[in-house]
Amino acid sequence: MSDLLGRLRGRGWRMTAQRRVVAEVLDGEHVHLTADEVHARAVAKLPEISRATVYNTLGELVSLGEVLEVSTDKRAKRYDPNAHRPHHHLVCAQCGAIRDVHPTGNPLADLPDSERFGFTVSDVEMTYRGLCPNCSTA
Amino acid sequence: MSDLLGRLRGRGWRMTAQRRVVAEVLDGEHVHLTADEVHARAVAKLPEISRATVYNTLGELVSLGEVLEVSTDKRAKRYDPNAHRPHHHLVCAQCGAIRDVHPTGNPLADLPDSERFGFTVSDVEMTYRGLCPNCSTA
DNA sequence: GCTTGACTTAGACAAGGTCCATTGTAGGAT
DNA sequence: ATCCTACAATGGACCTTGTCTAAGTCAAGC
Repeated sequence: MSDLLGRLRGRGWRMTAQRRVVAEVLDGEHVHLTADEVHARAVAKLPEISRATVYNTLGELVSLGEVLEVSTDKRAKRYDPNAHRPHHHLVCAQCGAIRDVHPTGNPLADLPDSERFGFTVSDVEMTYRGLCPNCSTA
Repeated sequence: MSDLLGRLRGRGWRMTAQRRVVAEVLDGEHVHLTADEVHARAVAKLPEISRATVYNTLGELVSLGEVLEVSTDKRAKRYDPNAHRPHHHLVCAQCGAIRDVHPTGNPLADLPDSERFGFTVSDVEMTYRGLCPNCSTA
């Protein structure tokens, strides 16, 4: 994650304790925290950090392309630090567990011109749904 | 849409002016209204209808499988009456316009076992993003 | 045309998120 | 090393979306 911090500094990001903590919290694979979860973990490391700062920082990370906003859950947005390898998501319909997945195939090519309605299509987002091992045995 | 009303009555739904109005508002192709938009249009036809009733009715339509909940936009849920032909969505990243689309191919088959993490996968939801004709010329 | 249980209503409430005026501080200039 | 200042953080008000509840209303069977 020091990578991320370096990259950010390179882009003229002003480095503060708060921003560092938010970036640290978002480290890892299969990490998909809500803003509130990020805030809770950030508070553990830096008790004075405010909710607004967490929201601001997350928003900045998203617009810098370092973090993805995911909305698999229909309530809160989730933040996914794995922005540099394109991927999709697999979500447990019951408990909400999320995995990053990499389907084969090229879904963009699967949308015929006749179904594009004149749009310039640039991206697809796929959300697989099912039951995770835990929830399917229960 | 009289179809829908008939089907609902057949399932023991008590028919009220409010429910009829909500069902009417949701008629059509490429319709993806938020709950508030549904409410606004319903009020135009039946001024006394309350927000809670619209939410209740939408929720019932969803659990009866007559209407789909879509969350292409990261804010409010949208309601899609086209529940009987499976389809995906194409969204304008700028103005939010939504079209129903039918890609070829079978995305479920594109998720290898090694990427399933033991889940029982049952469904995929695809959201294509791009710019609509209007927004891409601007 | 009565009855009754399902439906509707208004408004309070909750969660997630945004905004803003004020205070604090990173990092360049001296 | 210290000072400055533009940018960042704070906390609290506020907004939007959605849910809940208690009381009143009404569709539909008798």
